[in-house]
Amino acid sequence: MGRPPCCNKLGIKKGPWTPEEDNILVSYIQEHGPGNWRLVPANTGLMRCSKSCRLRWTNYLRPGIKRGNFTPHEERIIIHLQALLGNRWAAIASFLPQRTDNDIKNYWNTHLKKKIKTYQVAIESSMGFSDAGGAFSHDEIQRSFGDEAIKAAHNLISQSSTTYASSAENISKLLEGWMSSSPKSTLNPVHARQENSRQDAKESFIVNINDDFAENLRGNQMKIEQESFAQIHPAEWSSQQLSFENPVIEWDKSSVNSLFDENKHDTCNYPEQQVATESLLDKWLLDEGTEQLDAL
DNA sequence: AAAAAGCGCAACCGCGAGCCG
DNA sequence: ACGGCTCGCGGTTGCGCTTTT
Repeated sequence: MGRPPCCNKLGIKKGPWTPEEDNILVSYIQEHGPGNWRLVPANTGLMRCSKSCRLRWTNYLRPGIKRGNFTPHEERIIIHLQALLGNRWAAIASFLPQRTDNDIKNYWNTHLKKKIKTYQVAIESSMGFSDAGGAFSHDEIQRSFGDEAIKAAHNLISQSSTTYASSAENISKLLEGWMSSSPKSTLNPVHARQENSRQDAKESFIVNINDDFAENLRGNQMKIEQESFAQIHPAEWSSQQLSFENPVIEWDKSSVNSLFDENKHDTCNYPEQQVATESLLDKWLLDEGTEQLDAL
């Protein structure tokens, strides 16, 4: 016997929002600010559940939302972060402040997943790993993805073998080790709750990843590099290397170490730590390896 | 021109986390 | 310590538009 869904109440309207409803919601939030969503339907007379109001605000009405096509740079960020974090859309969205998690999720599911799959199939086909052999000729792949991508794929595939798992699973496993060995967000939970949710997600992610990276880099970094990544199927491995440039390998390790030596995980230094981590992320995203994504 | 299929996206749903009495 | 409640997240659905046949 669970809690009844909030949206099953009698008289609750579902479906697309009308401009009038949008106006009411925006006016209310302009006056009272976002939050306390359960009060919104009661105070505005909207026949919507609190959840629906929150969703409409965060995904559509919130100021600063960028709509329309994703830029190649945004695509790269999403692909990298999805590889690193898995389907943690809120965390990914925190690095693209103008995009909503819903938008990113939709874009991933409708565009990027397909793109990457096509690329993987092409590589698998050319390497002879796939039953879809023959679906793509070498020339077709070369035309689509370019010589360098092919060479890189060959090199990387020849370096590894062993069992298959999805790239997301492998990265997740890798991250799990870091996550489980470090405390969750060190933010005051009361304060964190009051913050904007997207910022929370970002902070939580960055705090975690800072500690995790520090642990990883100080501890068994080599072990992780050698063992965890060896579990990836050759074709997946090629895709990851070409698409994701995993930060464990590619980030400037000395900068990361010095960063954590200076900050000693002290949350008082958090803003500086965040800025430094963001700049490292930017560096990682802009690394030359990511250019190969453009071949997609 | 019309029907069918495909696609994109807004919105819904269920669940887990965390707060509070 | 426990249960009720709210909030936020990720997966999924379904509608409307576009493209293909």
